[in-house]
Amino acid sequence: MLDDRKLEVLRAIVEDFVSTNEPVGSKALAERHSLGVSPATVRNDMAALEDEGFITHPHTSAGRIPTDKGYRLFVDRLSSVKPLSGAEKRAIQTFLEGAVDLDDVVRRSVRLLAQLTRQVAVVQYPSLSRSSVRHLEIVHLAPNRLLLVLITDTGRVEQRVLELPGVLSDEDVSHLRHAFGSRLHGARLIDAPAALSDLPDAAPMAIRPVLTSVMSVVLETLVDQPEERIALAGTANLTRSALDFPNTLRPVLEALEEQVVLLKLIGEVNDPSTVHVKIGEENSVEGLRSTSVVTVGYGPEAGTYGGLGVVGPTRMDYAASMGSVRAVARYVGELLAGA
Amino acid sequence: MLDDRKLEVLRAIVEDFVSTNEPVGSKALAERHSLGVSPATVRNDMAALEDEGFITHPHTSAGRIPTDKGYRLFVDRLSSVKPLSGAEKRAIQTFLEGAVDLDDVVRRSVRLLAQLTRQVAVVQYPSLSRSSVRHLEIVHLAPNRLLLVLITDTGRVEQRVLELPGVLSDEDVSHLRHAFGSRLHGARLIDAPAALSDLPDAAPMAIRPVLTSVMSVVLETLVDQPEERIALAGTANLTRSALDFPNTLRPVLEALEEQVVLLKLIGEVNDPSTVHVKIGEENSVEGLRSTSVVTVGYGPEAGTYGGLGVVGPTRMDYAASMGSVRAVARYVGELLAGA
DNA sequence: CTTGGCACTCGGAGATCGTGAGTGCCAGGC
DNA sequence: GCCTGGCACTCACGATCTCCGAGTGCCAAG
Repeated sequence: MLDDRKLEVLRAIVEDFVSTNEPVGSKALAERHSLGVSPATVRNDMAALEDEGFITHPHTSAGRIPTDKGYRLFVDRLSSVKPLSGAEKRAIQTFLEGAVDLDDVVRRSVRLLAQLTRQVAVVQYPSLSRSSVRHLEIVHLAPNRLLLVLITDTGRVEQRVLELPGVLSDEDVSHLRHAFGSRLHGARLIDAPAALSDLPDAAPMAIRPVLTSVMSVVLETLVDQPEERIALAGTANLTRSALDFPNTLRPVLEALEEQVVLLKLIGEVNDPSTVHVKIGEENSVEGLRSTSVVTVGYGPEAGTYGGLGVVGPTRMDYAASMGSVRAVARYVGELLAGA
Repeated sequence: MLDDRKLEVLRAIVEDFVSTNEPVGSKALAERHSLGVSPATVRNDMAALEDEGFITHPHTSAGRIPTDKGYRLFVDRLSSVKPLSGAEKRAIQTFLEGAVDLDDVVRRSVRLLAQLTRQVAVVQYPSLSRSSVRHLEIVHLAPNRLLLVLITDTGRVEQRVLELPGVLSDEDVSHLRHAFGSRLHGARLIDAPAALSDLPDAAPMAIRPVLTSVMSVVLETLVDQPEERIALAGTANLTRSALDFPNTLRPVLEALEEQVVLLKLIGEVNDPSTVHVKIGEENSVEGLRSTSVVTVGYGPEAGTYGGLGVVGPTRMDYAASMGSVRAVARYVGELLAGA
């Protein structure tokens, strides 16, 4: 059904269309690529590819353009992730190594990724629940007020102010501090409920009520509803492909402003260790049906920290985008794991 | 030179053009607005206004559109800030009062402002240097490592990890904590250098070196180079006025991605208590020469906390935008001052 | 299965043209 | 002196038309 040459023709169509943004015809294709066959033969192959739904016509007397299904086949079987050039690798390194803290790492990464791919870049902050506790500080702001400061292994710092139902003494607080600290230090936040389960029983009777209430607040805010953060850059790149988004720029921008949507994009990955591609209609997000999304997880063990990726027109250079996304994810993962 | 009726004609032109986005002609104008004169007279006035540079022709047989100078006159003399409707005020209140912390306040404000004005909204986080210290906590992470946590009166929380040149004991740290705490509590950050000036002399000889080094780091990161933060929302609204930004959407998006640029926009205000408008070419930022920017300061005393505003096409409803910007600034100011 | 030939299709670029909104100017009227 | 109606003029815009050529599908021969 689809012999090697037909696949080769599909590849050529995708590559040409990606670089020129114009429907590609049989003649031009036979010339530009050394397929060793005549335009007529190419036409026959094209007709077959069209029957199978991999390419389509904008109109009768125009060349062919790939469909989402065509891009899918291209990505799955016809292209391999393009490794970065030495210059690009060096650029990543010099650009990222200047970062002073987590915020800086994330901001630099997202800008870098946007520049490398010339697309919209998205980087998720290291997810709280999958991080582990480097330090947990409890500060007694006022008799009935506590400040919790959590520092994770990735350098993320979160704080919450708690209003207590009752009043605590300084000794109570230092007891709390020790009780939480000893149990959570080094633990992953996702394991926090288990690590803290024996806490109420081990504590002095007097502070048990307030302790359980503190515990529930801590678990709720840090584990059940952890605040996910996202950085975005390169939205201006959407206008570069103005031709790709004739009237659809609006919904794309709208979708990109929704944190929830972005998290969904990055989170919807089965195996976070490999680069993932969602093409056009494959996207579950309404507004992004005209785009493709390339994502990957990052962290010491395949996406343990979070995810990152790019959003661009379906007509994108998948090989290069996948390469950049993978490379940046690796560097960021190493950087944060080593921090 | 410019009698009342000419001004009235200019107002009518601006209002019509803003609402229709089409060049407005003498006949339509004389009909729609009860000027009490004939189209011919209006034409004469238009010619005069054009001579003065307030309006212009796209081409010979088209109506007139305001120039930047025309909008300027309109804003300065012909329009007054439009107070919000009761419904809008209620919307602001209910939308903002649900906020749980500063981050939430800022995020909600910026989205609210974008929705109200249907434009791009920008909100600066309360500036550190102009805030005062509610609490300063020093945590002894490791013998040679300190964590500083600063909570300001606006609820902003900043933290820094300091690597010390030498080793400190717990007593040293608690001495530090007290020394900084007593001097800075309630002080504005901008006054911190003065408040801390006697510190080295008052401290025990032994820890003076490390103390001065801590001090210099604190002052540098919190006062000299305070981290300003900005929230942005509603970029999708730029596409609504696609006609206004034919090919210029690109530079606008690019400009909006630069924190520095946004800070400049918001900071460039002489008197932060009144609503400020920059129209088209008046903008110092290259990429925003095709837009207008409406800004105002917020805080208990006229912009002591920071600024906020909107960015949109020069063809915008200035009265309404100014009203929304002012209203949101007031609510946010009150909210943060009361927190 | 490939290839050259060939008739056919049809979008897009130009060219043409009529229309009408809008203008500037002028002479007469309040 | 200013307003007004009249009038000739301009010119962008949309509709219509034509032409061109890239590209196609099909077929018969290699």
